[in-house]
Amino acid sequence: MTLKGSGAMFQERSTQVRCKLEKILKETIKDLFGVEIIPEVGHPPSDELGDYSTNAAFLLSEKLKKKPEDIALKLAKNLQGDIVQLATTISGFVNIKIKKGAWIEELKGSIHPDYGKMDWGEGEKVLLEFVSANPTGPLHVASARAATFGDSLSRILESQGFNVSREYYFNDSGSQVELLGKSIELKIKELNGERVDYPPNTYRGDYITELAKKAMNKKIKDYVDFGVKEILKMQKSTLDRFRVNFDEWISESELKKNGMADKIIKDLHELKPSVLVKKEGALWFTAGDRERVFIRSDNSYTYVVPDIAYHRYKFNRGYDVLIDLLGPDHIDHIPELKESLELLGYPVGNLEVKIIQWITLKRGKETIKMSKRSGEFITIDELIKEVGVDAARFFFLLRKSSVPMDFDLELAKEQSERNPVYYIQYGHARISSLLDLAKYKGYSVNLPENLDLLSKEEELKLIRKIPEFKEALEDSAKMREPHILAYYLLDLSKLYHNFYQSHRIIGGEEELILPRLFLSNSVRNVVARGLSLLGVSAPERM
RNA sequence: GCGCCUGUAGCUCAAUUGGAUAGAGCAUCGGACUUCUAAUCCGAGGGUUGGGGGUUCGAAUCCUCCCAGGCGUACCA
Repeated sequence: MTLKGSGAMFQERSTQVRCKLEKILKETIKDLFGVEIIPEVGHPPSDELGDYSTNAAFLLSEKLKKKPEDIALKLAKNLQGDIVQLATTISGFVNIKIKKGAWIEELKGSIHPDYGKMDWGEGEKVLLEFVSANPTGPLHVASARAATFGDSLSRILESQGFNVSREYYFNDSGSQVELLGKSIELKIKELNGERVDYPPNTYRGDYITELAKKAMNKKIKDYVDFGVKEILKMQKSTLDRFRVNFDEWISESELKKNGMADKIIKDLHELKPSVLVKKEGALWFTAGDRERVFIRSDNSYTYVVPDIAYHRYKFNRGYDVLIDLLGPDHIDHIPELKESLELLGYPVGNLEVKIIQWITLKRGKETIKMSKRSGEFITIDELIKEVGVDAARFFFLLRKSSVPMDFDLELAKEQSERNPVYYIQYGHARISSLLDLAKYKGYSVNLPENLDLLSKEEELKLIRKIPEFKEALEDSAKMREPHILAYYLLDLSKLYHNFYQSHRIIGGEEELILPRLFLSNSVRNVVARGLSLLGVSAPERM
């Protein structure tokens, strides 16, 4: 795996405080015990115990053949440095309290418009493929989850210095699009007054009627080509409204036309003839106890072959990391995809496949069964109309990708004001309005001299939480999980609301006005930055 | 049958990928605005992490066996 930024390179760490602490720990351990380890730094379960904690003593106890408690005690006693205020131990854990001054230093950069931007991605080229729906109809809500996830993840990775390209692969050949063409053709006949019988698999729905009318006006002959182009245009504009953009749109039929699929079979055959077996008129790919058809008896390719070709094309364009966001219906093809690429000599370890689980759509207790062919499905456009882009996107982002989720439309509609996204946005609007008033009264919201006057519990909590933005971003990027950032923003907002409610800012203690305004400005900036990375708006007023 | 995913408070979900006393929101109950946005805040109750066994300093997390649900298991994509 090419997970940059993990491991011993402290300079890549997010915050100065964390970076320094890890260095101090490593050096102290080396001095005391003569051992070099990479201590894990985390947070204690409660703020009162300290800002950071480490399990170094447990890691050392086996090597040193000593009790963790004793090691921890010795480590804590000798832990010094310009940022460490106090180190204590509880049953083998070392808890470290950081000096307030170090946090304040950390805080100073937090009103920068690019706050949180880091470069540990080192320009690594990442190709993120997602949505990749069939061009046979409007995008439905299952794609909305993947769209949100992929788009937000791209933004997050870019903020950490990765060079991300977003790709949409569409299947414009084969039986599905043939059916689309057929559906349009039949609809035209019907519009012309002919009696038609629709075969069971043809597509219905209003969009077919619209396409048929348009095709009639333009006197179109090639319904498949026309239909695919029109539907891609539709999907693109839907995604645009959902604030999701792609850099490249890759056509399956183009790959085939260029001979890329043929070359896969040819190369596999040359490299390892035994994996391709002719049986019952078809060509099978065999590996272990799995067998899957690659070429049907009518000489056409199954889905996997052009997909392998596509992935080879990805590698050949020089990407370091390939991330696929797939629906659970694609799980079965992953082994063939990876094995083929491996045989062809590509570093499959750099291919990360993430499954974005389905959503079950509900209205109250009733489950909505979705079927494209019947035309009964909820589209992203309908979702935007009913729930709104911000609420819908945030709803998806609150869940990690591997878990199937229920999406209750009724709840989302009814309680849209209670959707946590409004909690965060409200905080942002609240601060915006506060800062407006401050400016009107002539107060500066920039860096004041006396930040260290901030000493109330609610203030200190914010001072420590704001720099954690960098850690949340870093974790989000490494784990490929945007929900980590979403949860961070919720936590930060909660702390701010709490602070705001407990202390009066303008009109409060005179010497605290400027520091508190700065603190508020920081939160506003971090929230705005965070929301924009999630593709959610940060309103000034609500 | 086989493969993958899931099971955490009444509900919807977290838990820094093996860390400490498992946390939020919603719902319930009780409180807080003459003052910067009450779409807010504070407090209370709520748990054998589906169940058993194992691995170790330490398990919601890893292994194993059951139970329950979802998806896949096509010469569809």
